[in-house]
Amino acid sequence: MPPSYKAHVTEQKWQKKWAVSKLYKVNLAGKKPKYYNLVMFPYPSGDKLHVGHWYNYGPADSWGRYIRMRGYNVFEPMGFDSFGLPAENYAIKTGVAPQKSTEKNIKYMIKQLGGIGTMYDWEKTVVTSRPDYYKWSQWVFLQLYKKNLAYKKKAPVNWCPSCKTVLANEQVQDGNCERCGTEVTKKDLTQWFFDIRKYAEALLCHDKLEWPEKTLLMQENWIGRSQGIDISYKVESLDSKITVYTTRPDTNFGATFVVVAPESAFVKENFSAFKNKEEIKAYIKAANKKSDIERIAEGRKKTGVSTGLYAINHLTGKKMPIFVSDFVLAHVGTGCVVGVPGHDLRDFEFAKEKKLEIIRVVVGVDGDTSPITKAEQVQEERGKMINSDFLNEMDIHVAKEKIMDHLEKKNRGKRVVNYKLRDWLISRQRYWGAPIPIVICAKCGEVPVPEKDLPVVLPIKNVDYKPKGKAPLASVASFVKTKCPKCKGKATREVDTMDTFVCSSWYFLRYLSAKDKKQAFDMNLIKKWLPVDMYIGGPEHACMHLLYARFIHKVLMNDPKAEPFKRLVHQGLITKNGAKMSKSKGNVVSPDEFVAKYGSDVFRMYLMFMGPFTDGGDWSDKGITGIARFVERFYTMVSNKEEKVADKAALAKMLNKLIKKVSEDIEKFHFNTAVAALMEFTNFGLKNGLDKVSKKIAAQLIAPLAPHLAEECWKMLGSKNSIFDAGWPKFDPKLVVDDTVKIGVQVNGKVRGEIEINKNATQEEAIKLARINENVLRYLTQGQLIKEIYVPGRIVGFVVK
RNA sequence: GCUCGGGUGGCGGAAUUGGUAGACGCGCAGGACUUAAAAUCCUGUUCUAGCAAUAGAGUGCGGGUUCGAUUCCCGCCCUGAGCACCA
Repeated sequence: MPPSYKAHVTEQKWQKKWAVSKLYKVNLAGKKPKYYNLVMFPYPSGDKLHVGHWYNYGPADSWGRYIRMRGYNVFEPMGFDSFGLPAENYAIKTGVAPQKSTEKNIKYMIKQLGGIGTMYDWEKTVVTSRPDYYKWSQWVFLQLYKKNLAYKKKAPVNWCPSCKTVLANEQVQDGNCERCGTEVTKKDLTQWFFDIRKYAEALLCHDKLEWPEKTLLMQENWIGRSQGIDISYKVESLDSKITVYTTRPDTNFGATFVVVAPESAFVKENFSAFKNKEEIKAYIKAANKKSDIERIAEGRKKTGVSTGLYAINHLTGKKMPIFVSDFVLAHVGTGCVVGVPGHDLRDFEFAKEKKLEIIRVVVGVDGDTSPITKAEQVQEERGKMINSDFLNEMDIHVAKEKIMDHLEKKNRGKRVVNYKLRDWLISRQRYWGAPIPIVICAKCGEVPVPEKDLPVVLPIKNVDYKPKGKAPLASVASFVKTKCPKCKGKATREVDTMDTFVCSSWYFLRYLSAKDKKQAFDMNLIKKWLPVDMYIGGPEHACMHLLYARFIHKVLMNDPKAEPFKRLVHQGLITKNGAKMSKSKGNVVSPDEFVAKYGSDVFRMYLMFMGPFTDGGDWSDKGITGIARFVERFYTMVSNKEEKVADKAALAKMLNKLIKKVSEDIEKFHFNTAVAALMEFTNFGLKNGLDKVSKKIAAQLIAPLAPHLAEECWKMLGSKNSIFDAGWPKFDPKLVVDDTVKIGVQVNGKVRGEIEINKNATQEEAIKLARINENVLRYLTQGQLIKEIYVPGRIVGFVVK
C-alpha cells in the first residue's frame, strides 16, 4: 500500500517554511535578469476571495514560478486598491469608519491569499487608502497640475443619482453607472479633469506592446482618431460664418443643409438672429431633458427646427438651410455638421424628414446610384466622383485630398484631427478617496498644496458619510478651514476626492519602493524594473485602468513613449450558471470548501485544467476528483522507492517530450494542456517505472502548477534547497522526435488504413508500404490510379477513378 | 447598427503554414480486489449498422475550392464582449 499524499499537512508545512526562510523575498538590486510579474490588485471586499480570484491569481503565480525557475529574479508583489464605494456604503449603513473595515478586510484577505501558496513579497505591499500611499497619489496630482494637465472647468458631466457623484466617461456603461447600474444623468458642474487628450497620439502608438489585439483595438476605438477638415461657410444676411467638421469633404458638392447641436456655441452666439426663437427654445429645452438612453432608444428618428438662416455652399452657390437638431452632438467637432444626404445615413434620414434635396456625388464600385447603399457607409468605400465639377471622375480618396487642398488654398477650410477621447473627469463627491490637494483662497484663488505639506489627510472624526450631492468632506469644518499656502490668509480646502482610478494608475511604480518616505518612487529602481514584463488582469479594464495607467506613466516618466506594461494577458471570466458572480445574484462560489477538501494545489490545477486561461468558463466542480486522483498518482509515482525501468529508451523519449511540451504550453498560458501532458506522463511512469533523475525532472515540471506537492517531492528525492531555486530542465532535441511515425493512408480523401514508417522514408517506400495494406488495396483495385500523394510524417494518399 | 471573439462526443476541453477529428480528464458501462461498500486497479466508451473485420454519418447551417477542409473562400444562424447618431 503506497503512502497517500496528505495535502493539508504538507501545504501548511511548506507555506510556513517558505515564510520562515523568506524564499520569496526579492532583492531588487539582484544581479540576475529581472522579471516584473504583476497581477491587477484587488479591492479588499468584505466578501471572501471567490473562485474568480483564484482563477486569476493561481495561474499568474504559476507563471511567476515558471519564470523564476528559468533563472530570473522575479518580482511578484501584491497590494490592495482599497479606496472606493463599497467601504463607504458600508460606513453609511453601519457607521463603521471605512479605515476600520478596510484594514480588517485586508488582514483577512492576506490570510486567504496566503492559502493559495503564492510568491508574493508582502514586504513590498501597497494599500492605496493609507496615508503613506495616498500622500503620493496627491503628489501625482500635483505633477499633473504643474504640467497644466489638471484643471477645473465647468462642463456637462455624468452624474449618478444613486452614488450621488460624478463619473468619468469610461465609467458610464450603456448609459448606466458602472458601479451600481443606475441610469446616469447630465449635470452642469465645475469639476477637476486630467487632460488625457493631450496624450491621445502617444496612447495610439503601441508598437512596443505585446498585448491582445482586441485590447489594443478597443483602446484605439475609444481614442477614436479621425482626420478631417473644418469648413467655414458664409451665413446669408449675417456677418458671421459657420464652421462645420467633416471627414468626407469629397462629398461637399452634395451638401444641401447644415445642422447644429442644441448646446452648440453657434446657437448661443446667433440666437438673436434666428427666425422662430420660441420654437427653438422649446426644442432645446426638450433635448436637454432627454437622457442619452432616451436619445439612443429613439433610434434614428430625426427631429429638428429650422433657424431660418442659410449658409452658402461656396462650391455650388447653393443656399443651405440651417437647422437645430439633437442628433448632432455639441462636443464632437465644431458642434455643427454639413448635411450630405446622398452619402450619410443620418443626413439622409434628416433630409427625408424635412423634405430636403438629396444629391448623389459618388458612384459606388457596383455602379449603384441610389442614395445610401451599405457600401457607402463604409469608410474604406471605393467610388468615383460625379456631379462635382473639378472632382468628377476622380477616386474618392484622391478627391478628398484635392478638395482639402482647394479649401485650404481658398482659406475656407483647415485640416484638423479629432478624437472621441474626452478629458478624464477625476473629481468625486465622495468621502473614501484621496482628497484633491488644492486650497481655495479668496485672494490667491486656486492654490496647490505644497508637496512638503502632503498628505492632505482624510479626517476620521465627525464625518457624516451620507452623500447629499455635496462631498461629505464639505461638512467637516476642521478639514475645510485652512490657511492659504501663499498668503497665509484664511482659505478653504477642495472637498472632492479623486477617482480611485487615479490611485491605481501608478501603484506598480510604488511597489518597488513601498516603504520610501521621501519620494513617490525611486527612479533608479524604475529604470531597472520597468516596464512590467507581464501584467495579468481582466479585459474590462481595457478603456479604463489600462488607458489611465499608460497616460499617467507617460506623464510621470516625462516621456510620451514610455510604456508601463510590456506584455498583457487577460484571464477569462468565471461565471456561475452563465451569469457573472455577484453577491446580489447570490451565485458567488467560495473556493474554501474545495481547498479544505482537496488542498490548494488540486484546486489551482483544477482551475487551470478547465480550459485555456484566457477563456474562463462556467463554474462546475465536476471533474475536480480527476485532479485529486492525479495528484495522488503523481505522489505515488515519485514516492515509489523502486527504480526499475521497463523501457529506458521509451522513458527518455517521453521525458524529453514532456519537458518540451510543458515549457511551450506554459509559455502560451495553456496550463490545461500542460497538466494533461503531465497526466499522460504519470500514467506512463506508473506502468513503466522511473529512475530518480526522471522523478526529479517530473517534480520540477509540475512545480509551477502544484508548488507544495513539488516541493514535498523534491525534498523526498533528497534535495536540500527549494525546488524553486533548482532551475528548469532542458530537453535533448534529438530525443523529442520519433524515428518512426504512424500515418494514415487515404484513398480519395478517405482514411482506409494506417502504416508505421520511418519519418524520413522516401515516397517510394511509403507508397510501397501503403499498397500492401489489405483494406487499401481493396479500394485501389476499384478503379484506375491517377495520383499518389505523400507528405512525410503526415499522410499517404491515392486518387482512384 | 458597427467592430472583434466563439460555436467540436453526455460534459470540460484537445488537434489548425489544409493531412488518421475527439489527446487529457469527468461521467457512464463491464470486470478485478472485498463478506460487503468505499477507495484503488484493468477494459471499453462520437453516433448508426455489425459478433467482428469494416462501412456510413460527423467539428452551428447552406454552398465553394481541393485527392483531402474543424482549418481556406462566399452566404447565413446562434452566442459572448466592446462601441454606439463621432459627422
